[in-house]
Amino acid sequence: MLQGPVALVSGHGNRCLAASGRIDLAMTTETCAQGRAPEVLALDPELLLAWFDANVRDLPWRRPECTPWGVLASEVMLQQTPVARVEPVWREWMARWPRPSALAAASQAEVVRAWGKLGYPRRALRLHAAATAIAEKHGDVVPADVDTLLALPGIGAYTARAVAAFAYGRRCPVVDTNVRRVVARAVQGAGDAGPPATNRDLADVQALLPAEENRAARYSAALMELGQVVCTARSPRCADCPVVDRCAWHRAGRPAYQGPTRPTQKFAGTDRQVRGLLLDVLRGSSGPVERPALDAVWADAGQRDRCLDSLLVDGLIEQTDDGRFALPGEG
DNA sequence: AAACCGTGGCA
DNA sequence: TTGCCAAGGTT
Repeated sequence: MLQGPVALVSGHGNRCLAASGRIDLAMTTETCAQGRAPEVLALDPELLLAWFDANVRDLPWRRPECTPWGVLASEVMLQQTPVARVEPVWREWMARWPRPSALAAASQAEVVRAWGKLGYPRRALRLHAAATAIAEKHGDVVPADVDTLLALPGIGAYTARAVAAFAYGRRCPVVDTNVRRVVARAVQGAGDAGPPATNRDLADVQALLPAEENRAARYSAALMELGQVVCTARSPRCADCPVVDRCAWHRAGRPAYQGPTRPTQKFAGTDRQVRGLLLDVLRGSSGPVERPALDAVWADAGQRDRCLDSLLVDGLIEQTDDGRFALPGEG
């Protein structure tokens, strides 16, 4: 087991303690906030934390030198986007904009272009807006309080708690799709999680958290990590699972998921694809482009115009006085 | 609540 | 090849 300041969320090290203003007390004996129902024990903190210590991936936003701003940026980039695609972009962003105020000083065009092809580019504008709010209203310091984080653009129930827990070592339920799946299986014995229900999901995970604050934060990271690398959606690697013997789903013979199936989102032919193609033209251009350059990316003029308009409404593109199109702020 | 919002890898 | 999936948020 790790000891002392190292025994924090995925090795955040001294920053967590310093930033959260806490004294590094010795690890307390194992305690659980709620009762000791057998289902709760399935995700026993002792087992999960030992597994996490031995298997944690060395991701850059988990390193001791990573700031809360780095954690926040990583969490926004990771929304619906795989780690492998985020990592190089995150490194560029941190080198270029090491503090919220640095990002705030950049133009929206720079930010959208630097976002590259991570997808859902509105996240880039929201992160830029969040950085501006942090710089102007919070002294360039990422808030540690969940409710304050929730008030920032692009920061929802998951991201706010992820930042509080992973950047500041706070004890709060961090519920993403991985955690929902792990709890559904290990605790509830279902093959997968049902439709999201934020308040209930938060309460379910809250009940699992160890009492001690930094231990709870590390537990949250462990729960997510387990879902990402072992208790995966398609082919769970139960042989590598630290709680396989306690898992309700495994003990029940891994029954198939019974609940409602989530309708799969289309992409080909949708406005999302067309918007992506249009924006890609502007990302690849150093300045405003003529209308014909955009017309070339999609044959259906009606859909094209609708998408162009929605991009304007979203503030992802702007129209210059002479009728050309550009990323916001570079017209 | 449900639909919408990008992109690419993988089985 | 096609469908599923990936650290969600907003409306």
